[in-house]
Amino acid sequence: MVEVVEAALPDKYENMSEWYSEILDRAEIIDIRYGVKGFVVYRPFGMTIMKNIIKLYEEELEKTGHQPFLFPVVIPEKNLRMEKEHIKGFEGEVFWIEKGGYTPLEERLALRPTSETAIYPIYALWFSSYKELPFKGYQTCAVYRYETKATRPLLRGREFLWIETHNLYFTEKEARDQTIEDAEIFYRVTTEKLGIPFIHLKREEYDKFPGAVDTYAFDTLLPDGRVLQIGTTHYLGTNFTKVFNVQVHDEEGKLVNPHSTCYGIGLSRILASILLVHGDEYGAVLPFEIAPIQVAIIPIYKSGYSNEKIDKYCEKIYSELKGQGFKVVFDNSEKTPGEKYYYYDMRGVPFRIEIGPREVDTNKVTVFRRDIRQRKTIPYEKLIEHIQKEARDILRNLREKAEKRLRENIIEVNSKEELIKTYREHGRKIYKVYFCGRKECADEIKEALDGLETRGKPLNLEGEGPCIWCGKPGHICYLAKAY
RNA sequence: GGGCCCGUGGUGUAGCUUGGCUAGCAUGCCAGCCUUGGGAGCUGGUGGUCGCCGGUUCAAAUCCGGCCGGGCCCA
Repeated sequence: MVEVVEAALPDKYENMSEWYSEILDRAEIIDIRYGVKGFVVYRPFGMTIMKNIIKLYEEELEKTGHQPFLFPVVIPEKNLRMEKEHIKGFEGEVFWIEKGGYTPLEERLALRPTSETAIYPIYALWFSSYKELPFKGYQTCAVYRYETKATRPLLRGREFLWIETHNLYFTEKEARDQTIEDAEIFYRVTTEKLGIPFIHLKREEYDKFPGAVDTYAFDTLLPDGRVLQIGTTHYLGTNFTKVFNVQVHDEEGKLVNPHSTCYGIGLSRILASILLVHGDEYGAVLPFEIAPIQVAIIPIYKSGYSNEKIDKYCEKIYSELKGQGFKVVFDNSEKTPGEKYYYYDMRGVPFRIEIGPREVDTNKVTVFRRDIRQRKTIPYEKLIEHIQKEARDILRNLREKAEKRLRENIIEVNSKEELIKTYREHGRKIYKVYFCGRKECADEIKEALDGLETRGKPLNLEGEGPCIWCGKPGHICYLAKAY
Protein backbone atom coordinates (compact mmCIF):
# COMPACT_ATOMS: atom_id res chain seq x y z
CA MET A 1 0.00 0.00 0.00
CA VAL A 2 1.28 3.45 -0.94
CA GLU A 3 1.89 5.78 1.95
CA VAL A 4 0.23 9.15 1.56
CA VAL A 5 1.95 11.56 3.90
CA GLU A 6 2.78 15.20 3.79
CA ALA A 7 5.28 15.97 1.02
CA ALA A 8 8.61 17.46 1.94
CA LEU A 9 9.20 19.19 -1.38
CA PRO A 10 7.20 20.97 -4.09
CA ASP A 11 6.17 19.16 -7.29
CA LYS A 12 9.25 19.06 -9.53
CA TYR A 13 7.15 19.39 -12.66
CA GLU A 14 5.46 22.53 -11.36
CA ASN A 15 8.47 24.22 -9.86
CA MET A 16 11.69 22.56 -10.81
CA SER A 17 13.97 25.36 -9.66
CA GLU A 18 12.70 25.34 -6.13
CA TRP A 19 12.57 21.56 -5.97
CA TYR A 20 16.14 21.39 -7.19
CA SER A 21 17.55 24.03 -4.83
CA GLU A 22 15.88 22.31 -1.91
CA ILE A 23 17.10 18.84 -2.68
CA LEU A 24 20.70 19.87 -3.23
CA ASP A 25 20.72 21.24 0.26
CA ARG A 26 18.45 18.86 2.14
CA ALA A 27 19.86 15.67 0.64
CA GLU A 28 23.33 17.03 1.42
CA ILE A 29 24.53 16.76 -2.15
CA ILE A 30 26.47 19.99 -2.45
CA ASP A 31 26.97 23.25 -0.60
CA ILE A 32 26.44 26.30 -2.77
CA ARG A 33 27.80 28.77 -0.21
CA TYR A 34 31.45 28.61 -1.20
CA GLY A 35 31.23 32.21 -2.29
CA VAL A 36 32.73 32.09 -5.77
CA LYS A 37 30.28 32.22 -8.66
CA GLY A 38 30.01 28.91 -10.48
CA PHE A 39 31.97 26.89 -7.92
CA VAL A 40 30.37 24.46 -5.48
CA VAL A 41 31.44 22.16 -2.67
CA TYR A 42 30.58 18.48 -2.99
CA ARG A 43 29.44 17.32 0.42
CA PRO A 44 30.30 13.84 1.69
CA PHE A 45 26.94 12.33 0.73
CA GLY A 46 26.96 13.94 -2.72
CA MET A 47 30.58 13.06 -3.32
CA THR A 48 29.95 9.43 -2.36
CA ILE A 49 27.25 9.22 -5.02
CA MET A 50 29.62 10.91 -7.45
CA LYS A 51 32.41 8.45 -6.71
CA ASN A 52 30.02 5.57 -7.29
CA ILE A 53 28.98 7.07 -10.62
CA ILE A 54 32.59 7.64 -11.64
CA LYS A 55 33.43 4.04 -10.86
CA LEU A 56 30.74 2.76 -13.23
CA TYR A 57 32.03 4.80 -16.18
CA GLU A 58 35.68 4.10 -15.44
CA GLU A 59 35.03 0.36 -15.29
CA GLU A 60 33.27 0.47 -18.63
CA LEU A 61 36.06 2.55 -20.18
CA GLU A 62 38.71 0.17 -18.95
CA LYS A 63 36.74 -2.81 -20.25
CA THR A 64 36.86 -1.21 -23.68
CA GLY A 65 40.61 -0.74 -23.54
CA HIS A 66 40.97 2.79 -22.19
CA GLN A 67 43.91 3.46 -19.90
CA PRO A 68 43.94 6.03 -17.12
CA PHE A 69 46.28 9.00 -17.09
CA LEU A 70 46.31 12.48 -15.59
CA PHE A 71 47.55 15.59 -17.32
CA PRO A 72 48.21 18.93 -15.60
CA VAL A 73 45.42 21.42 -15.02
CA VAL A 74 47.48 24.22 -16.56
CA ILE A 75 48.04 24.66 -20.29
CA PRO A 76 50.65 27.05 -21.70
CA GLU A 77 49.01 29.80 -23.75
CA LYS A 78 51.02 28.86 -26.84
CA ASN A 79 49.65 25.33 -26.82
CA LEU A 80 46.09 26.44 -26.27
CA ARG A 81 46.38 28.66 -29.34
CA MET A 82 47.74 26.02 -31.71
CA GLU A 83 44.46 24.85 -33.21
CA LYS A 84 42.67 27.91 -34.56
CA GLU A 85 39.05 26.79 -34.45
CA HIS A 86 39.61 25.35 -31.00
CA ILE A 87 40.89 28.53 -29.39
CA LYS A 88 38.24 30.58 -31.17
CA GLY A 89 35.61 28.45 -29.48
CA PHE A 90 37.07 28.64 -25.99
CA GLU A 91 38.92 31.96 -25.83
CA GLY A 92 36.07 33.88 -24.22
CA GLU A 93 35.77 31.46 -21.34
CA VAL A 94 39.32 30.66 -20.33
CA PHE A 95 40.59 31.29 -16.80
CA TRP A 96 44.16 32.56 -16.93
CA ILE A 97 46.97 32.34 -14.40
CA GLU A 98 49.09 35.41 -14.92
CA LYS A 99 51.30 35.56 -11.84
CA GLY A 100 53.36 33.30 -9.64
CA GLY A 101 53.59 35.02 -6.30
CA TYR A 102 54.61 38.59 -7.13
CA THR A 103 56.18 37.71 -10.46
CA PRO A 104 54.21 38.05 -13.68
CA LEU A 105 54.56 34.82 -15.65
CA GLU A 106 56.52 34.97 -18.87
CA GLU A 107 53.83 32.91 -20.49
CA ARG A 108 50.27 32.88 -19.22
CA LEU A 109 48.85 29.53 -18.16
CA ALA A 110 45.27 28.54 -18.89
CA LEU A 111 43.21 26.39 -16.54
CA ARG A 112 42.13 23.59 -18.87
CA PRO A 113 38.70 24.19 -20.41
CA THR A 114 39.26 20.71 -21.97
CA SER A 115 42.55 18.89 -22.36
CA GLU A 116 43.31 18.38 -26.06
CA THR A 117 46.00 21.03 -26.09
CA ALA A 118 47.56 19.65 -22.91
CA ILE A 119 47.63 16.09 -24.20
CA TYR A 120 48.57 16.27 -27.88
CA PRO A 121 52.08 17.71 -27.41
CA ILE A 122 52.83 14.70 -25.22
CA TYR A 123 51.19 12.31 -27.67
CA ALA A 124 53.65 13.66 -30.21
CA LEU A 125 56.44 12.34 -27.97
CA TRP A 126 54.80 9.04 -27.11
CA PHE A 127 53.94 7.61 -30.52
CA SER A 128 56.06 6.88 -33.53
CA SER A 129 54.67 3.74 -35.16
CA TYR A 130 51.26 2.66 -36.43
CA LYS A 131 51.87 -0.49 -34.42
CA GLU A 132 51.42 1.50 -31.23
CA LEU A 133 47.92 2.42 -32.28
CA PRO A 134 45.15 2.49 -31.41
CA PHE A 135 45.75 4.26 -28.16
CA LYS A 136 42.86 4.91 -25.81
CA GLY A 137 43.36 7.08 -22.73
CA TYR A 138 41.12 8.83 -20.24
CA GLN A 139 41.18 11.03 -17.19
CA THR A 140 38.62 11.97 -14.56
CA CYS A 141 39.10 15.57 -13.52
CA ALA A 142 37.66 19.04 -13.18
CA VAL A 143 37.68 21.53 -16.04
CA TYR A 144 37.26 25.29 -15.93
CA ARG A 145 35.16 27.54 -18.09
CA TYR A 146 34.37 31.15 -17.37
CA GLU A 147 30.67 30.85 -18.14
CA THR A 148 29.10 34.12 -19.14
CA LYS A 149 25.53 32.80 -18.96
CA ALA A 150 23.84 32.36 -15.61
CA THR A 151 25.52 29.55 -13.70
CA ARG A 152 23.44 26.88 -11.95
CA PRO A 153 24.65 24.38 -9.41
CA LEU A 154 25.85 21.19 -11.18
CA LEU A 155 23.99 22.13 -14.36
CA ARG A 156 26.29 24.93 -15.47
CA GLY A 157 29.33 25.64 -13.34
CA ARG A 158 32.61 27.38 -13.96
CA GLU A 159 34.29 24.30 -12.56
CA PHE A 160 32.81 20.91 -13.30
CA LEU A 161 33.75 17.27 -13.07
CA TRP A 162 33.94 15.09 -16.11
CA ILE A 163 35.70 12.18 -17.71
CA GLU A 164 37.49 12.88 -20.98
CA THR A 165 38.96 10.32 -23.34
CA HIS A 166 41.53 11.13 -25.99
CA ASN A 167 42.07 8.36 -28.50
CA LEU A 168 44.37 7.92 -31.49
CA TYR A 169 43.77 5.66 -34.51
CA PHE A 170 45.68 4.81 -37.59
CA THR A 171 42.57 4.86 -39.79
CA GLU A 172 39.57 7.12 -40.10
CA LYS A 173 37.19 4.16 -39.88
CA GLU A 174 38.52 3.04 -36.52
CA ALA A 175 38.25 6.56 -35.21
CA ARG A 176 34.71 7.01 -36.48
CA ASP A 177 33.76 3.63 -35.00
CA GLN A 178 35.03 4.90 -31.67
CA THR A 179 32.32 7.55 -31.56
CA ILE A 180 29.81 4.69 -31.82
CA GLU A 181 31.51 2.71 -29.08
CA ASP A 182 31.43 5.86 -26.94
CA ALA A 183 27.67 6.02 -27.35
CA GLU A 184 27.41 2.36 -26.38
CA ILE A 185 29.51 2.91 -23.28
CA PHE A 186 27.32 5.86 -22.43
CA TYR A 187 24.19 3.76 -22.84
CA ARG A 188 25.49 0.86 -20.79
CA VAL A 189 26.11 3.08 -17.79
CA THR A 190 23.77 6.06 -18.10
CA THR A 191 20.67 4.16 -19.12
CA GLU A 192 21.27 0.56 -18.08
CA LYS A 193 22.78 1.30 -14.68
CA LEU A 194 21.57 4.77 -13.78
CA GLY A 195 18.19 4.62 -15.47
CA ILE A 196 18.66 7.87 -17.40
CA PRO A 197 17.53 7.75 -21.03
CA PHE A 198 19.02 10.10 -23.59
CA ILE A 199 18.80 11.07 -27.21
CA HIS A 200 21.81 10.37 -29.41
CA LEU A 201 22.27 13.29 -31.77
CA LYS A 202 24.64 14.50 -34.41
CA ARG A 203 25.06 18.19 -33.75
CA GLU A 204 24.61 20.65 -36.62
CA GLU A 205 27.73 22.07 -38.25
CA TYR A 206 27.57 25.37 -36.36
CA ASP A 207 27.17 23.53 -33.02
CA LYS A 208 30.25 21.35 -33.26
CA PHE A 209 32.98 21.14 -30.66
CA PRO A 210 35.60 23.72 -31.66
CA GLY A 211 38.09 21.89 -33.86
CA ALA A 212 35.97 18.78 -34.47
CA VAL A 213 35.00 17.26 -37.82
CA ASP A 214 31.83 15.75 -36.36
CA THR A 215 30.19 16.11 -32.97
CA TYR A 216 27.75 13.65 -31.44
CA ALA A 217 25.88 14.47 -28.27
CA PHE A 218 23.76 12.83 -25.62
CA ASP A 219 20.84 14.94 -24.40
CA THR A 220 18.48 13.99 -21.62
CA LEU A 221 15.17 15.57 -20.66
CA LEU A 222 14.60 17.44 -17.40
CA PRO A 223 11.26 17.86 -15.58
CA ASP A 224 10.76 21.40 -16.86
CA GLY A 225 10.86 20.25 -20.48
CA ARG A 226 14.35 21.50 -21.21
CA VAL A 227 17.08 19.21 -22.45
CA LEU A 228 20.51 18.84 -20.92
CA GLN A 229 23.65 17.75 -22.74
CA ILE A 230 25.26 15.14 -20.51
CA GLY A 231 27.88 13.76 -22.87
CA THR A 232 29.55 14.33 -26.22
CA THR A 233 31.92 12.47 -28.47
CA HIS A 234 33.83 13.96 -31.36
CA TYR A 235 35.61 12.73 -34.44
CA LEU A 236 38.50 15.15 -34.73
CA GLY A 237 39.97 13.89 -38.00
CA THR A 238 43.61 14.81 -38.14
CA ASN A 239 42.96 18.41 -37.10
CA PHE A 240 44.73 18.11 -33.78
CA THR A 241 47.36 15.52 -34.67
CA LYS A 242 48.46 17.78 -37.54
CA VAL A 243 48.91 20.97 -35.59
CA PHE A 244 50.55 19.22 -32.66
CA ASN A 245 52.73 17.17 -34.95
CA VAL A 246 51.59 13.78 -33.74
CA GLN A 247 52.82 11.42 -36.43
CA VAL A 248 53.54 7.75 -36.84
CA HIS A 249 55.27 5.66 -39.47
CA ASP A 250 52.90 3.59 -41.58
CA GLU A 251 53.63 0.14 -43.05
CA GLU A 252 55.83 1.70 -45.72
CA GLY A 253 57.73 3.90 -43.33
CA LYS A 254 55.94 7.08 -44.37
CA LEU A 255 55.02 9.58 -41.65
CA VAL A 256 51.28 10.12 -41.26
CA ASN A 257 49.03 11.90 -38.79
CA PRO A 258 46.72 9.58 -36.86
CA HIS A 259 42.99 10.23 -36.59
CA SER A 260 41.71 11.14 -33.18
CA THR A 261 38.58 11.25 -31.07
CA CYS A 262 37.63 12.71 -27.76
CA TYR A 263 34.70 11.93 -25.52
CA GLY A 264 33.35 13.88 -22.59
CA ILE A 265 31.15 12.43 -19.87
CA GLY A 266 29.48 15.25 -17.94
CA LEU A 267 29.63 13.87 -14.41
CA SER A 268 28.24 16.92 -12.63
CA ARG A 269 25.31 17.08 -15.02
CA ILE A 270 24.74 13.34 -14.78
CA LEU A 271 24.45 13.63 -11.01
CA ALA A 272 21.99 16.50 -11.48
CA SER A 273 20.01 14.41 -13.99
CA ILE A 274 19.71 11.48 -11.60
CA LEU A 275 18.31 13.77 -8.93
CA LEU A 276 15.99 15.60 -11.30
CA VAL A 277 14.76 12.69 -13.40
CA HIS A 278 14.19 10.12 -10.63
CA GLY A 279 13.43 12.35 -7.63
CA ASP A 280 9.97 13.00 -6.21
CA GLU A 281 8.29 15.21 -3.64
CA TYR A 282 9.94 13.27 -0.80
CA GLY A 283 13.45 13.76 -2.10
CA ALA A 284 16.02 11.89 -4.10
CA VAL A 285 15.40 8.40 -5.45
CA LEU A 286 18.69 6.68 -6.13
CA PRO A 287 19.36 3.52 -8.11
CA PHE A 288 20.52 0.84 -5.69
CA GLU A 289 24.00 0.52 -7.16
CA ILE A 290 25.07 4.12 -6.55
CA ALA A 291 23.27 4.78 -3.28
CA PRO A 292 25.72 5.62 -0.44
CA ILE A 293 23.21 4.03 1.92
CA GLN A 294 21.28 1.14 0.36
CA VAL A 295 19.31 -0.02 3.38
CA ALA A 296 18.39 1.85 6.55
CA ILE A 297 17.15 -0.16 9.52
CA ILE A 298 14.76 1.74 11.78
CA PRO A 299 13.77 0.29 15.15
CA ILE A 300 10.28 0.99 16.42
CA TYR A 301 10.39 0.88 20.20
CA LYS A 302 7.27 0.47 22.33
CA SER A 303 6.76 0.98 26.01
CA GLY A 304 6.05 -2.33 27.62
CA TYR A 305 8.24 -4.11 25.09
CA SER A 306 11.93 -4.84 25.37
CA ASN A 307 14.07 -2.34 23.42
CA GLU A 308 16.90 -4.77 23.76
CA LYS A 309 15.01 -7.47 21.90
CA ILE A 310 14.31 -5.06 19.06
CA ASP A 311 17.93 -3.90 18.95
CA LYS A 312 19.15 -7.46 18.87
CA TYR A 313 16.90 -8.38 15.99
CA CYS A 314 17.97 -5.22 14.10
CA GLU A 315 21.60 -6.05 14.67
CA LYS A 316 21.08 -9.53 13.33
CA ILE A 317 19.56 -8.05 10.16
CA TYR A 318 22.36 -5.52 9.98
CA SER A 319 25.06 -8.20 10.06
CA GLU A 320 23.21 -10.32 7.55
CA LEU A 321 22.96 -7.47 5.04
CA LYS A 322 26.46 -6.25 5.75
CA GLY A 323 27.69 -9.76 5.09
CA GLN A 324 26.11 -9.60 1.65
CA GLY A 325 28.13 -6.48 0.92
CA PHE A 326 25.22 -4.06 1.16
CA LYS A 327 25.71 -0.54 2.45
CA VAL A 328 23.48 -0.51 5.45
CA VAL A 329 22.91 1.62 8.54
CA PHE A 330 21.10 0.76 11.73
CA ASP A 331 19.71 4.03 13.01
CA ASN A 332 18.89 3.66 16.70
CA SER A 333 19.33 7.36 17.42
CA GLU A 334 16.73 8.98 19.66
CA LYS A 335 14.80 10.63 16.86
CA THR A 336 11.25 9.47 16.27
CA PRO A 337 10.67 6.90 13.54
CA GLY A 338 8.76 9.44 11.45
CA GLU A 339 11.64 11.86 11.44
CA LYS A 340 13.97 9.11 10.34
CA TYR A 341 11.61 8.17 7.50
CA TYR A 342 11.73 11.69 6.12
CA TYR A 343 15.48 11.79 6.51
CA TYR A 344 16.20 8.61 4.55
CA ASP A 345 13.51 9.38 2.00
CA MET A 346 15.18 12.71 1.24
CA ARG A 347 18.54 11.02 0.68
CA GLY A 348 17.10 8.51 -1.73
CA VAL A 349 17.88 5.41 0.33
CA PRO A 350 16.35 2.58 -1.76
CA PHE A 351 15.16 0.40 1.14
CA ARG A 352 14.10 1.03 4.68
CA ILE A 353 13.55 -1.80 7.11
CA GLU A 354 11.17 -1.16 9.99
CA ILE A 355 11.48 -3.40 13.00
CA GLY A 356 9.04 -3.26 15.90
CA PRO A 357 7.49 -5.84 18.24
CA ARG A 358 5.32 -7.16 15.40
CA GLU A 359 8.35 -8.18 13.33
CA VAL A 360 10.37 -9.50 16.23
CA ASP A 361 7.56 -11.70 17.53
CA THR A 362 6.79 -13.23 14.13
CA ASN A 363 10.35 -13.36 12.80
CA LYS A 364 9.40 -11.11 9.90
CA VAL A 365 10.81 -7.97 8.33
CA THR A 366 8.93 -4.92 7.02
CA VAL A 367 10.65 -3.50 3.98
CA PHE A 368 9.74 -0.13 2.49
CA ARG A 369 10.71 0.50 -1.10
CA ARG A 370 11.59 4.13 -1.76
CA ASP A 371 10.73 4.50 -5.44
CA ILE A 372 7.15 3.24 -5.24
CA ARG A 373 6.73 4.10 -1.55
CA GLN A 374 5.29 0.73 -0.61
CA ARG A 375 5.79 -1.54 2.40
CA LYS A 376 5.93 -5.29 2.35
CA THR A 377 6.27 -7.61 5.31
CA ILE A 378 8.24 -10.74 4.50
CA PRO A 379 9.69 -13.71 6.40
CA TYR A 380 13.20 -13.07 7.70
CA GLU A 381 14.65 -15.87 5.56
CA LYS A 382 13.49 -14.16 2.36
CA LEU A 383 15.17 -10.84 3.14
CA ILE A 384 18.34 -11.09 1.05
CA GLU A 385 16.55 -12.55 -1.92
CA HIS A 386 13.87 -9.89 -1.62
CA ILE A 387 16.34 -7.00 -1.56
CA GLN A 388 18.28 -8.35 -4.52
CA LYS A 389 15.19 -8.86 -6.60
CA GLU A 390 13.56 -5.56 -5.68
CA ALA A 391 16.80 -3.65 -6.27
CA ARG A 392 16.73 -4.74 -9.89
CA ASP A 393 13.09 -3.84 -10.06
CA ILE A 394 13.76 -0.32 -8.75
CA LEU A 395 16.17 0.32 -11.58
CA ARG A 396 13.78 -1.13 -14.13
CA ASN A 397 10.94 0.99 -12.79
CA LEU A 398 12.96 4.22 -12.72
CA ARG A 399 14.27 3.61 -16.18
CA GLU A 400 10.89 2.74 -17.68
CA LYS A 401 9.25 5.80 -16.19
CA ALA A 402 12.01 8.05 -17.51
CA GLU A 403 11.99 6.45 -20.94
CA LYS A 404 8.24 6.79 -21.17
CA ARG A 405 8.41 10.45 -20.28
CA LEU A 406 11.14 11.11 -22.82
CA ARG A 407 9.15 9.32 -25.54
CA GLU A 408 6.00 11.19 -24.71
CA ASN A 409 7.70 14.55 -24.84
CA ILE A 410 8.88 14.28 -28.41
CA ILE A 411 6.32 15.87 -30.68
CA GLU A 412 6.44 15.68 -34.45
CA VAL A 413 5.44 18.82 -36.31
CA ASN A 414 5.36 19.26 -40.05
CA SER A 415 5.03 22.94 -40.80
CA LYS A 416 6.14 26.29 -39.50
CA GLU A 417 2.56 27.12 -38.53
CA GLU A 418 2.13 23.82 -36.72
CA LEU A 419 5.41 24.33 -34.88
CA ILE A 420 4.43 27.80 -33.70
CA LYS A 421 0.93 26.72 -32.75
CA THR A 422 2.10 23.59 -30.95
CA TYR A 423 4.82 25.49 -29.16
CA ARG A 424 2.32 28.10 -27.96
CA GLU A 425 0.10 25.30 -26.70
CA HIS A 426 2.60 22.88 -25.18
CA GLY A 427 5.68 25.00 -24.52
CA ARG A 428 8.88 23.23 -23.66
CA LYS A 429 9.00 19.91 -25.46
CA ILE A 430 11.28 18.22 -27.92
CA TYR A 431 10.03 18.96 -31.42
CA LYS A 432 10.83 16.62 -34.27
CA VAL A 433 11.09 18.49 -37.58
CA TYR A 434 12.88 18.61 -40.89
CA PHE A 435 15.67 21.14 -40.92
CA CYS A 436 18.00 22.40 -43.66
CA GLY A 437 21.07 22.65 -41.43
CA ARG A 438 21.65 26.37 -42.02
CA LYS A 439 22.51 28.61 -39.10
CA GLU A 440 20.28 31.40 -40.46
CA CYS A 441 17.20 29.21 -40.02
CA ALA A 442 18.31 28.05 -36.58
CA ASP A 443 18.78 31.66 -35.47
CA GLU A 444 15.36 32.65 -36.76
CA ILE A 445 13.70 29.73 -34.99
CA LYS A 446 15.47 30.62 -31.76
CA GLU A 447 14.43 34.24 -32.12
CA ALA A 448 10.82 33.45 -32.98
CA LEU A 449 10.25 30.74 -30.36
CA ASP A 450 12.00 32.22 -27.35
CA GLY A 451 15.16 30.20 -27.29
CA LEU A 452 14.15 26.96 -28.99
CA GLU A 453 17.40 25.45 -30.30
CA THR A 454 18.32 22.94 -32.96
CA ARG A 455 19.82 20.01 -31.07
CA GLY A 456 20.83 18.04 -34.16
CA LYS A 457 19.93 14.93 -36.10
CA PRO A 458 18.82 11.90 -34.08
CA LEU A 459 21.06 9.03 -35.13
CA ASN A 460 18.33 6.43 -35.07
CA LEU A 461 16.10 8.29 -37.52
CA GLU A 462 16.68 8.60 -41.24
CA GLY A 463 14.57 10.65 -43.58
CA GLU A 464 14.48 13.74 -45.73
CA GLY A 465 11.97 16.49 -46.18
CA PRO A 466 11.57 20.22 -46.66
CA CYS A 467 13.00 22.42 -43.88
CA ILE A 468 10.25 23.46 -41.54
CA TRP A 469 11.42 27.06 -41.68
CA CYS A 470 12.65 27.77 -45.22
CA GLY A 471 11.43 24.78 -47.25
CA LYS A 472 14.84 23.81 -48.59
CA PRO A 473 15.78 20.10 -48.46
CA GLY A 474 16.47 18.99 -44.93
CA HIS A 475 17.08 16.11 -42.52
CA ILE A 476 15.30 15.12 -39.34
CA CYS A 477 16.28 17.38 -36.44
CA TYR A 478 15.15 17.85 -32.86
CA LEU A 479 14.37 21.28 -31.46
CA ALA A 480 14.32 21.97 -27.74
CA LYS A 481 15.18 24.49 -25.11
CA ALA A 482 18.41 23.66 -23.36
CA TYR A 483 20.42 24.40 -20.26
C1' G B 1 23.17 40.29 -22.13
C1' G B 2 18.29 42.84 -19.81
C1' G B 3 14.91 43.17 -15.54
C1' C B 4 13.33 42.07 -10.50
C1' C B 5 14.42 40.20 -5.57
C1' C B 6 17.63 38.61 -1.52
C1' G B 7 22.13 38.39 2.17
C1' U B 8 20.50 39.09 10.19
C1' G B 9 23.03 32.87 15.77
C1' G B 10 24.38 26.24 12.52
C1' U B 11 19.59 26.68 9.38
C1' G B 12 15.04 29.54 8.00
C1' U B 13 13.35 34.29 9.06
C1' A B 14 11.04 39.33 11.67
C1' G B 15 12.83 44.15 12.09
C1' C B 16 14.61 48.20 7.17
C1' U B 17 9.58 52.18 4.28
C1' U B 18 9.57 56.42 9.14
C1' G B 19 17.65 55.60 11.95
C1' G B 20 17.32 55.35 18.72
C1' C B 21 14.97 49.81 23.81
C1' U B 22 18.86 44.06 25.85
C1' A B 23 18.17 42.61 17.45
C1' G B 24 12.36 39.26 18.08
C1' C B 25 10.52 34.34 16.40
C1' A B 26 11.05 29.34 14.66
C1' U B 27 14.26 25.42 14.00
C1' G B 28 18.85 23.11 15.26
C1' C B 29 22.30 21.92 19.14
C1' C B 30 23.27 20.51 24.72
C1' A B 31 21.00 18.49 29.60
C1' G B 32 16.77 16.20 31.87
C1' C B 33 11.75 14.05 31.90
C1' C B 34 8.24 11.70 28.87
C1' U B 35 7.57 9.21 24.25
C1' U B 36 8.38 6.11 19.68
C1' G B 37 4.48 1.99 13.23
C1' G B 38 5.42 9.04 8.77
C1' G B 39 8.77 15.38 10.73
C1' A B 40 5.97 14.32 19.15
C1' G B 41 5.70 17.18 23.91
C1' C B 42 7.46 19.82 28.43
C1' U B 43 11.48 22.32 31.33
C1' G B 44 16.18 24.55 31.43
C1' G B 45 20.45 26.02 28.60
C1' U B 46 23.68 27.29 24.18
C1' G B 47 24.38 30.19 20.08
C1' G B 48 24.66 36.70 16.29
C1' U B 49 31.65 41.33 14.15
C1' C B 50 23.18 42.04 11.04
C1' G B 51 27.78 39.61 3.52
C1' C B 52 32.33 43.06 2.87
C1' C B 53 34.37 48.15 2.34
C1' G B 54 33.43 53.18 2.62
C1' G B 55 30.06 57.52 3.40
C1' U B 56 25.98 60.43 5.99
C1' U B 57 24.65 61.07 11.34
C1' C B 58 25.15 62.50 18.21
C1' A B 59 23.48 57.49 16.74
C1' A B 60 23.17 52.68 11.10
C1' A B 61 20.77 45.82 10.54
C1' U B 62 17.87 50.26 8.95
C1' C B 63 19.72 55.83 4.70
C1' C B 64 23.59 56.52 0.41
C1' G B 65 27.73 54.53 -2.84
C1' G B 66 30.88 50.58 -4.31
C1' C B 67 32.14 45.46 -4.15
C1' C B 68 31.24 40.09 -3.27
C1' G B 69 27.76 36.17 -3.27
C1' G B 70 22.86 33.91 -4.15
C1' G B 71 17.83 33.33 -6.40
C1' C B 72 13.83 34.17 -10.00
C1' C B 73 11.97 35.88 -14.79
C1' C B 74 13.20 37.21 -19.80
C1' A B 75 16.80 36.98 -24.17
